[in-house]
Amino acid sequence: MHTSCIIKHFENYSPLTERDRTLLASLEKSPRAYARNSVLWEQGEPSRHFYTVSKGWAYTYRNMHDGTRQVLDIYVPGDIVGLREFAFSHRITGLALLSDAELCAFPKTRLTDVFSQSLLLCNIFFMIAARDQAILLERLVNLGRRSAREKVAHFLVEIAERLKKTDVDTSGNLRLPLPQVLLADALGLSVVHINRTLKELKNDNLLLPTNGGVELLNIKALEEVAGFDPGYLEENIDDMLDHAREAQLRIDAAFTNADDNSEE
Amino acid sequence: MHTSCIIKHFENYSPLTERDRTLLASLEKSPRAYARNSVLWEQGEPSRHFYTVSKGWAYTYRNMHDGTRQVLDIYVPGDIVGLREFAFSHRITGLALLSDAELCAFPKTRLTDVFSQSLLLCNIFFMIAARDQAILLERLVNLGRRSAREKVAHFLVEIAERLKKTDVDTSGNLRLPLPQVLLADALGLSVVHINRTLKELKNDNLLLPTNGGVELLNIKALEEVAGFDPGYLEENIDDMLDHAREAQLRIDAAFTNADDNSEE
DNA sequence: CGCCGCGTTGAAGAAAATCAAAGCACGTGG
DNA sequence: CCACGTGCTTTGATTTTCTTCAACGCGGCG
Repeated sequence: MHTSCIIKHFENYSPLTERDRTLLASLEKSPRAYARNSVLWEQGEPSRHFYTVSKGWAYTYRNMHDGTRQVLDIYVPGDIVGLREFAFSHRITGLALLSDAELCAFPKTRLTDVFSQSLLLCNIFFMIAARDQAILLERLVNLGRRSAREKVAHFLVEIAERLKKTDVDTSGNLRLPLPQVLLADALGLSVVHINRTLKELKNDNLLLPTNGGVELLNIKALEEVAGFDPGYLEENIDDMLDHAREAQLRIDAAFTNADDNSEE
Repeated sequence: MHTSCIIKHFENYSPLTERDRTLLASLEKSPRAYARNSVLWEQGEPSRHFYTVSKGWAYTYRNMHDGTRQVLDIYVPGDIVGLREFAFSHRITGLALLSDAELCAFPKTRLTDVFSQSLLLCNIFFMIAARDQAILLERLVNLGRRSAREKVAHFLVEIAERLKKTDVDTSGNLRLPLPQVLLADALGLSVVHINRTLKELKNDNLLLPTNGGVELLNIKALEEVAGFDPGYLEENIDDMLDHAREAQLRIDAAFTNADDNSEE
């Protein structure tokens, strides 16, 4: 069976049964290609689907009344987009692409089906939601209490760290397709200031601004600059998942017993 | 049956069956009182429990290496604290109290049990997690792209809005127990600047800084100042919950059928 | 009384925004 | 192959916003 991107992502958390894998794969059935800079939706539109990212980079944003915007989150392959709109009938942020990309849509109600069929997947989804929150939290700390230099370093390092968990090779230099406007809008700074900050970091041989992106030259040193503590990306969940698997077994057993009895 | 705080909170989302109510009530069994300024935990400590807030105000924070801190979230009665640590073995933020308060601890694994026993509650928990994310998101926008004046107004108005959904009467003036240091650390500003901004808003008759708190005089006008759009607090979830209830019925039916058959 | 936590005020300085103008890479069409 | 436009980046000069430092006020409480 083809190991889809989302399955790989989930198997970071826990080994899956064949049933779980099939169930998950059903969320990544009809990948569709989109071009760089496509806008998949704008804030305010009805939100009936989640998306899984199988190729490329995306970001969510919020347009402000005064014409500025705030970029809220970056998505790389394996990520799930739109989970936070589970409770909302309309998009609370827009979604656009940083590169050519491939995404799969699936209806929100599908998620409830998955919950009802696999307690383990249900728990993993909850963990992903928790992790998403941890990332937002860290971004909040970043915006609230760090200097421009630290902000930039931290933001870049976090993304590099997240890429490590996917298929990407981060041993050499790592090129991130993040234009300077995006950094500005993500970090709440002006483009001009981002530019100057990048120049500074470039002079220190930490990175290299390329056209339409940034190349990281020394991730270790950048982590130093950022005061980066990867704790918020390192889930530790074995206890929880053991518990979930046991509960799943009990459920299955209950069903099987009932069935067995009924077939006697 | 005594209607606990968390049940009231959940019934904002959906009517509950008696079974669901019992299940939920089990999460609010042993309320314990804590004094103002108590620290319930520090970042880095092991995290084995969630807490439900039944009385009083709490907040999470992160201490920075340079001695500053970032306040991340405010909790009022009915809220659940620690959901975002579902995926983490250790606390990623500290928790402290703004007022005398009453909270109930329950082990994280208890949540998985609830998931396994009620699909509806599972969905509602997921919605609460989504809503928590939406709140963090809005706070991010606040820190990234708004002036000090807007930040303060938006922060205060959001909390007022959230209080409306609990038992609190927000028709008259509303006193929030938020000292100026807390506002500063929540909004990424200095205490001095918070002070000046509050003075400004006071001159405009929008609020009144009292000792250790802020009294809101004109919420409508404050919303104006903040450019407040309550969309991110207004879940619309009936479709989703209908779907969950139907799925729950199917599961129950399957069990009952199996049982019936086995008893024939 | 005297101390402590919190709020208030003024003056000076730093960080980042804004304004305005070029520069540079890349693709497109003549 | 070159001219041209467009999107992104770069730079300098100026202004704004917010911070820092330092001091003082003020109510509560042992």
